Amino acid sequence: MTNIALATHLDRFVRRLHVQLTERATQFDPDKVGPGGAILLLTLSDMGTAPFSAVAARLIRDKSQLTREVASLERKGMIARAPCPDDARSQLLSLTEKGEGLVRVHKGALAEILDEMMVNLSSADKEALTRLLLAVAP
Amino acid sequence: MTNIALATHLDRFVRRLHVQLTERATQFDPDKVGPGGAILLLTLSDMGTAPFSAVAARLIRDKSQLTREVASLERKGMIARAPCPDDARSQLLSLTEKGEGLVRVHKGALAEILDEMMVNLSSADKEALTRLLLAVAP
DNA sequence: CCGACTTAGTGGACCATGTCAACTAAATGA
DNA sequence: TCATTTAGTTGACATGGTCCACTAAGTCGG
Repeated sequence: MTNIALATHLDRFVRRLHVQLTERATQFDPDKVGPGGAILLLTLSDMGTAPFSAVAARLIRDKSQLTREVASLERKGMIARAPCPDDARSQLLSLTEKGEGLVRVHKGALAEILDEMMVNLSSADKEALTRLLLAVAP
Repeated sequence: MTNIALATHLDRFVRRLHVQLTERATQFDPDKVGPGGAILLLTLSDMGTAPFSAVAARLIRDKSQLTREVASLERKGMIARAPCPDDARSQLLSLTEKGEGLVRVHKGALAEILDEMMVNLSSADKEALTRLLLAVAP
């Protein structure tokens, strides 16, 4: 039987991360994409050009929510939509140049924050944590 | 430099957990305390009788938020408030019998869900993940 | 080819959660 | 004693998440 402390400490981890992200947002998020927008951009950076529905599935978010988030990021010039050649209902999302730039900035800031939060972990432990999270939620 | 994938997969992990929790809520959350209430109860179960402000700090939540959550759980008979003997401003929170019972149920359900989510992890890996999360967010 | 059914995305309405500032009462401390 | 800090409450507001109904386009069996 799994230790439920995993859940409470997972909650603490994400809450502390959230605090750091919002405290320092002025330093790396001038366009105010917010944590939700940031993770969408990071995901899109991983996936490259990808269909809307695939992105929604990947982010585990409601499609209606993604509709609004995408609209907001499109207005800010971070992502572009293109019609899908073989399905007129579908659309393809991709980062713009500006979006790519913001992703680089966010990655740097995020890496810095994560490093600070994990100072008491050896680099082997950090790698292990990343590996385990990848295994749990691939 | 830390791998950014840690953040995106952390997000996926908590979102999948959230999906499981809400999907099965009817099976273990008849009083509809919700995820927020549940984690408060679990934390209180860890801390025993504890001052309001200590619980707020532990949960990393705004005190105003905790005020309302505590009021709701008190109405449901899950937790009790007692005046603090040496500080009239402060109050002590503790689980009621009913609260303890609910915590047991929630712990069981949570363990089951976590086990399912981590089927592809060896038990050594599960322990390692718990240990690492405890180290990051003690 | 046609009608029934499914799928992709949008938009509205509605809760839940989180944030911020103002306020009261009690403690602290020069 | 009077100014300052701390604990908790409350109101107002912002954000995020969920649900449902809807349009447009694809699919599939007859």
